[in-house]
Amino acid sequence: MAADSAPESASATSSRSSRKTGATGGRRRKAKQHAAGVKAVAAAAGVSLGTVSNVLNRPEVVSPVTRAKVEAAMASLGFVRNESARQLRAGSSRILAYLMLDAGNPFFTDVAKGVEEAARAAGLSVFLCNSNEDADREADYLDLLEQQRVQGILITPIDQNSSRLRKLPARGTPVVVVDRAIDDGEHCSVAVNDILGGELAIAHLLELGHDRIAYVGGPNTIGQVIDRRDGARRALRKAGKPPENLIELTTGALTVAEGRGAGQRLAGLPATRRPTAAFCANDLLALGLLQQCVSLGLRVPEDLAIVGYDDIEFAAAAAVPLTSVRQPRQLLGRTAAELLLDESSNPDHEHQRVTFTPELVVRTSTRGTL
Amino acid sequence: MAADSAPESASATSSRSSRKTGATGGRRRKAKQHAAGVKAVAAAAGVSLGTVSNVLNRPEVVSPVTRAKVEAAMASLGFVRNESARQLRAGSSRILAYLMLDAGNPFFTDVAKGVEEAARAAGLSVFLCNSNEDADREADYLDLLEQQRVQGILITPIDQNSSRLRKLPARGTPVVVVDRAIDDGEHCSVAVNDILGGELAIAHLLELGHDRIAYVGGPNTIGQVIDRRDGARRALRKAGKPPENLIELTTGALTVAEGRGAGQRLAGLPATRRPTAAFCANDLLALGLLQQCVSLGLRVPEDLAIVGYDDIEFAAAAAVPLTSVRQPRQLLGRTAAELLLDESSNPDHEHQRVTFTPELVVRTSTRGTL
DNA sequence: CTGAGTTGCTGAAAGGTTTCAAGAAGATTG
DNA sequence: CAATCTTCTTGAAACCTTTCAGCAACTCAG
Repeated sequence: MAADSAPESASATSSRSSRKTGATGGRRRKAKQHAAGVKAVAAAAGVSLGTVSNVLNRPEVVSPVTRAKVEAAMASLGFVRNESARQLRAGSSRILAYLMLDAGNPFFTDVAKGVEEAARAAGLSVFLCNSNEDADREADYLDLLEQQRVQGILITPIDQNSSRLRKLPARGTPVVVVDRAIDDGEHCSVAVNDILGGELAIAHLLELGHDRIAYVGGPNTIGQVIDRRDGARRALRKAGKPPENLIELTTGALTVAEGRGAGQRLAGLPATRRPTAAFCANDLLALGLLQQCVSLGLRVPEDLAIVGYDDIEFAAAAAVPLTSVRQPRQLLGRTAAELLLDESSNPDHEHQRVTFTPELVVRTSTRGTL
Repeated sequence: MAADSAPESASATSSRSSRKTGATGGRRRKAKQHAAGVKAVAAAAGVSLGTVSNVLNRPEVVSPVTRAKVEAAMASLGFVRNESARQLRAGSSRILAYLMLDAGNPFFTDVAKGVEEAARAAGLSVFLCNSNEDADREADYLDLLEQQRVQGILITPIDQNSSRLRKLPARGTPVVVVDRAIDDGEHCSVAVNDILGGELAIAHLLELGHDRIAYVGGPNTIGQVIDRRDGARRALRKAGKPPENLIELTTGALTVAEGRGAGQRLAGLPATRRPTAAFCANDLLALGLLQQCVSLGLRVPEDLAIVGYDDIEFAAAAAVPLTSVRQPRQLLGRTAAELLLDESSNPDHEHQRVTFTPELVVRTSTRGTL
């Protein structure tokens, strides 16, 4: 993907470690010494395999003295349980995965925090994977996670109609869709009403008297981008404005860099044809747009009002504090994880579609006089 | 950890999915139907187990016609390779893990991008784990990853002297320390010279005529916090100033919220005693500090100059564009992953300590006239 | 002292894959 | 046509745990 936006300083010093230990010379003690297994522990402790396993899995069933012996043996041998073998035999994994759309977007890392919180409360661990808005990577990760037989997958998908996605639950891997509503009877989903969010944003701008408004977002394969735009259109319709008043500026991704690019395009338009306001599909775009426009001499909000989406922590700290549509980030993640846990443990689980309501947070980028 | 900084909108709509499919009533078709394994595929394709395995692992060795039969059988049975079994037998994992200090910090997600880039180039996948500056979570994840027998671990540790960390390589799990220099002969490490970084920041402020300077960072167990402070002290010493001129404001974590707290404390000081400049251990702190100080009426940089660290993308887009110390983020991750790959594949691997050089990026937050 | 009930431990089977020595069939050479 | 190579395929062993029926030893009531 894109290199860092600014050139990286690359002067490096490298030093081989001196290895004071090295005595005999070139020979390396590689060879991955056979890690001690339950068998070795059992031998060392003078008990059977089954007993070692009991110490591991049902400590209450083994006598304190035996347990102590076994634990001592484990410690002295540096025993590390082989999770592959455990999982193969026991058939269950203690791991949840969250496949994120963009790990660089603070919105998703906040969602991830909620996920982790709920998972930890249930004694599970979370692995994060980053599809980075790349469908191939998403597919690769889905395959990998299914092969790993993780307990379940949380995903903010690029394309929620992917066949891969739909096949997973039938094959035994529960999937919960996060930040997208979906109702195919195969998944639970937890979302925020993006159409309403788009509507809120545009209604706010219309109320401030803006007439020609840009919608900055893309690619149009991403559900969030589509819904927010549709919400925007709906707000225009309700206000009796023609749909052409929403000027679409399509971006290649939902990133700050793309936002800057859009800013460049927007600022390049003659003042008469330029929209007086921009609604961005997320805050990263909005921040990039804002930065570029300001540096090209546009005043925000006088020349261009800007509304973002997600209300990430950085939105309030921007050059011009950003009006944004807030979503309950951690709650989204927590709820999704709880649904997943229910699905994988409760035989009477029914798929649910939970929808939260977004909220407009008005700041200087639209109402400068504030 | 901290809840979202602002209350989350929590009105939710929940709807059970209608399950048009359900015919017989209450019975759920749970039961995790026995997933087809190599055995079933072999039977369906009329070949032996070994042949199926060959199709999977050495396709070139099996005749095209047989291969086609096997692949067809796989597809029709929905075969999904059981990675636990594969790994148990083959003894090797195709997974790398990056245990991050704070997934919410864009600096680390940029590092993660570099890691992933290098891993993908080598045909491996990356799982991200977030210790979130919590030592217990870090320990849990290390145990988990060792039990999973991942191919290797990249970590930005909370405490690089942890015994757990040091034991891993001897037991067969290579570990590369990222963003910390370490020279214990057990790990490779890839770092940026934080002492120099601190020095650059303070030298810059001294040059601008600042005399009383705050150092905002913490907790003091984190290596980066210590080194950057030490660099700051060194710069003062070199300039012949007494060390008391560096006023330490210790924070509980390296977050925006903590930065705001520090801003509150700083702005509360009487103007005569208040430092005229602040150097923050990272950009999140700096952004929080900036935001709070501005909202409390301090002018930046006139009343308070601010220098951050990391030069994350948001630094340039801040209320007052932030002077910051830039580090080669993706390069850091890429290099670390490459060292890890070398360690796990090259029998002649020697541990290395790679150090990059940081670079000061001056913006408005220190030199307003710019 | 007998019989039933507890408690703690054992040993073998099972889980799904990969590996590898060895065999079968077909192609090539002299 | 025999001998030698190649090319494919096979079947069983091995990887490390967990599970579970069963056994031994002990306790306790009658």
